[in-house]
Amino acid sequence: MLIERSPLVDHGVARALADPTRRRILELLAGEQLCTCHLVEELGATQTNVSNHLRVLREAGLVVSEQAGRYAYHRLVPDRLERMSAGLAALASRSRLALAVRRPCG
Amino acid sequence: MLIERSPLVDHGVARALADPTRRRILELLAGEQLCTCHLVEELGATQTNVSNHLRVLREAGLVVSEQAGRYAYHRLVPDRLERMSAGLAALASRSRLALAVRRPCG
DNA sequence: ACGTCTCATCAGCGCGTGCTGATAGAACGC
DNA sequence: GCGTTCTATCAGCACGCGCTGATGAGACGT
Repeated sequence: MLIERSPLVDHGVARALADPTRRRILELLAGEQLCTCHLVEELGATQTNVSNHLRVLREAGLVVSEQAGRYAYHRLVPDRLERMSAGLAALASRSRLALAVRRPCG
Repeated sequence: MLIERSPLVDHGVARALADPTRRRILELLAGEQLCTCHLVEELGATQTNVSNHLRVLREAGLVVSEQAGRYAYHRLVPDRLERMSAGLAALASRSRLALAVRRPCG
């Protein structure tokens, strides 16, 4: 409902991180590059389900997929994660100073 | 559908950050402590809506609310944000090394 | 060429969630 | 006491989203 002006954290990334299965995928891909079938096996999820989650992660710029024969290898892109990490750190840092300020009410 | 074992990022926090309005609330609270009526005015949202979002943020441990007369002042708690920031940074750091590794398929 | 394997997309379903209006309660001013 | 203000909670609704089975496309082995 709200249009963001200069967001400290990207909406697509934040939304992608909101799902437990997608976070698990990111953790797995943080260890090594994996193809879809690996993820299906590791997660115990449906192939369709994994594929859908990968699409969300790809659209968020968190994952890049590369076709290798009939397999599709996926790798994690650190950039967006680091940007969001920095955004959250900035938010936390600011808030420490904000504890002293209280806008008067009424 | 998935039970997390030792999550790098907390589910409540990640879920709370997924909504644009809640992120805007966090940004506003990062600048100064505000009461509910301030947030209603700044966001142009309904009082009920803001109140619901604040409840989610409180349950995630991101915001603490304090009653001051008939007003309720809300402040951002940096702790969980910093923890998630660190978790994302760790994930990104790991992934840089993972780019070299590719699990064989089949 | 044919079957198999991997993977993505599609249509559909059910539940979670964001939003709302109405209600209730607590604090302040008169 | 009484009305007003600020806030949280409660039902209810509508949309989004995660999950599924089925289908289709591309690559490999025989």
